[in-house]
Amino acid sequence: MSQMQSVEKQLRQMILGLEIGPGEKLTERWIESRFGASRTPVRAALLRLETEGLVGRDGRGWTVSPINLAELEQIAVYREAVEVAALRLTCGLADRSAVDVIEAMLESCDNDTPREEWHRVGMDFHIELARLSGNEFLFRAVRDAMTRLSRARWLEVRDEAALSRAWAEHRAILAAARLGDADEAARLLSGHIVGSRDRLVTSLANDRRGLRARGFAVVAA
Amino acid sequence: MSQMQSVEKQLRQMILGLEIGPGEKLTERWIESRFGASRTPVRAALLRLETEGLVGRDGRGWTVSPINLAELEQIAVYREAVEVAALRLTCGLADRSAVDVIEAMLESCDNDTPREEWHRVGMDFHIELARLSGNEFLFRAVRDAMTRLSRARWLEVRDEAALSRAWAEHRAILAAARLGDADEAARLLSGHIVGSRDRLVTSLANDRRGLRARGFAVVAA
DNA sequence: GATACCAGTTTGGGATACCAAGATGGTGCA
DNA sequence: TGCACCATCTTGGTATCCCAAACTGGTATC
Repeated sequence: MSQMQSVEKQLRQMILGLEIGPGEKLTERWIESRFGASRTPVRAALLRLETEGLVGRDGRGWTVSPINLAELEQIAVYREAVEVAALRLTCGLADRSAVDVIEAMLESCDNDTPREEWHRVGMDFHIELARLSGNEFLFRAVRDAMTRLSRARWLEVRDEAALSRAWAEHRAILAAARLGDADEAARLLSGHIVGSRDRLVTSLANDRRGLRARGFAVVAA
Repeated sequence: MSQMQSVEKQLRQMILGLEIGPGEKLTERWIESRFGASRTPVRAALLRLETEGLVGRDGRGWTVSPINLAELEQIAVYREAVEVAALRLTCGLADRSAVDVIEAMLESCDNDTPREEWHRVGMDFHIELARLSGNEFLFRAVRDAMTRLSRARWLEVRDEAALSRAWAEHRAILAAARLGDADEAARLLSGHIVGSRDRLVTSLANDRRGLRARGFAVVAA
């Protein structure tokens, strides 16, 4: 694989995995030495990650984007628009058997499943559901939105109850989609996204002090 | 201004203005000499334009993205989702006086206005309307979608009747928005986008042969 | 003690040199 | 005449060098 993609992937993983904290400063030279690459691929990686919203310019210089509560709320509205549109398209398809594949994805998580896996499947549920619509742009929009949400969801203090509730909502959405009931599926998905946003934002707002203490920049709504 | 942004802007303008035809091959060296810049800014510009969908990789090497009818249809669906969502948000605002600014934008076009200006204002209407929602992500989504549509709209053989009809629809949408009638505004906007898509796609499909003769790559739906 | 200023260092942006892989075209053999 | 093969050129990917601007730390002055 070319170094370029490698640097991009590794750096993205470090940011999403919070190995580099939100708000931290980045220098091209540091990335260069850290990954043993030269500046050209480093710059390409930074430019790509900038469009994904994971890093940003800080005057001269680069910064890992802080967690921004106002942004999270806006993303929730955006997600609702594109995910509901995608789901409605899917409900209109003649062959909706692909929802079973997503159902199986959910089933793969049980009590022994590590936390990381729940995190990933929780995001992939939405991404794969959008992919079923067949609309490339709706799919990319959802994928990009979930990428932006990823770190915040990781920071969120999740209790077991919230997780099992989310899973139940996921299953209900799939059930409505399987029947082709677009209105019901849309209603459930909207509710899920709004509820998810509320839990996320309040959880982060409450923990804001603690997160800052761990060196994570969190911008208020 | 840094060279980097300059190369990016100029190249984007050449692509959007069809000075470089859809489907044409690009070499970094050519761009380099054409704009008197070095490869670093050229590279950065290409990476950015790639994320905008204006250029793409062609194995090794770069190509100006061809006009893709299937993509245009998908973008219309995407646009409908995000623009309607944005408009509904705007209708819910307490202060909707900003719609008058957009109305004034429309008024600035009359019989003496050059074709380019109509083209630009026709896109800006949708972009600025989305901006009113206050949601950064919906706004960007609309702006990016319009960028992707730009060249196709430019190629479209527009008759006067279609233009004045579009303007009338724009005004009707604004009127409903001013009243805060979200459902009516959404209905009008959906109809406008769908109609616009139909005219665009059929027009391009009919002209496909002629466009190819002019050296423009047009990919079928 | 505070502040303004200056030298040195750091850092991102730009330019250039080099390389390997792929395209090209010409030549020689069948 | 046609096709296969090889030398050559082109081109994107990478590494490295240079520069101007900004930041840093210390010092001298008020």
